[in-house]
Amino acid sequence: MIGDKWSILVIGQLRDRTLRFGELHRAVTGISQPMLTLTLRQLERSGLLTRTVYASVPPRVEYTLTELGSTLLDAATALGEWAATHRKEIGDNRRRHDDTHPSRTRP
Amino acid sequence: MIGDKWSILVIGQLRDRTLRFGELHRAVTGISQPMLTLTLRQLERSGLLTRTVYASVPPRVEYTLTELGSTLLDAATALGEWAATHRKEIGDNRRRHDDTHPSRTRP
DNA sequence: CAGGATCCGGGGGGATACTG
DNA sequence: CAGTATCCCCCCGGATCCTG
Repeated sequence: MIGDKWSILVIGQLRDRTLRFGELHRAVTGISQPMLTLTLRQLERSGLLTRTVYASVPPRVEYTLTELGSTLLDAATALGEWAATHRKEIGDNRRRHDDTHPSRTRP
Repeated sequence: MIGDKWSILVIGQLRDRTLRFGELHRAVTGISQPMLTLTLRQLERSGLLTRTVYASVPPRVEYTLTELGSTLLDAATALGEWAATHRKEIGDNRRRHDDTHPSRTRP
């Protein structure tokens, strides 16, 4: 799940709220429709979120995090905070390294 | 870095110890030589580990986590613990879901 | 509106061979 | 031993179109 970048972004959007398919599609910028569907299936299968279908027309499907999903979000948030905290530092490191060692990593 | 599965595995191997290139190559099972090199370059560039070259023959290069690298490992470890804790539960969920909804996710 | 089905290209990454 | 250089395959995932 860590390797799949979309999973964690979808889960992040469902923090403390329920969203419909279209809302998720708009919320997670950049994801394609097929990928969103696939990601949601995987997450539902693993029990991280629930999928509720309303027999209305037009159709309406809502996604909500389960308890399990919430605990994952909490753990992932810690990692996200690490990234936020050190984002600048890492950027500086890279720039300095690129200056010091020209084109050892860059094309 | 999250999306790159090798990075976190390499970092994990360097917890509290220094390893040489070959040792890392053996420790991280499945990684190819070019990928290990690339991963190490990226991590060095970002300041997560240091690369020390000894002018001996045969050559000898050692990799050690920096302070920054250690903090990332700590954060990632929390996520790893989540995975370890819920591994079984998730497996059960998937199996149950596969039984209940035949081939909605499987081929 | 929610999502199958299909097509297709780009690039991540492995295998291999070579070098200082 | 610690890489670099090259080739090349596979499949991830985006675009697009269609349906209940």
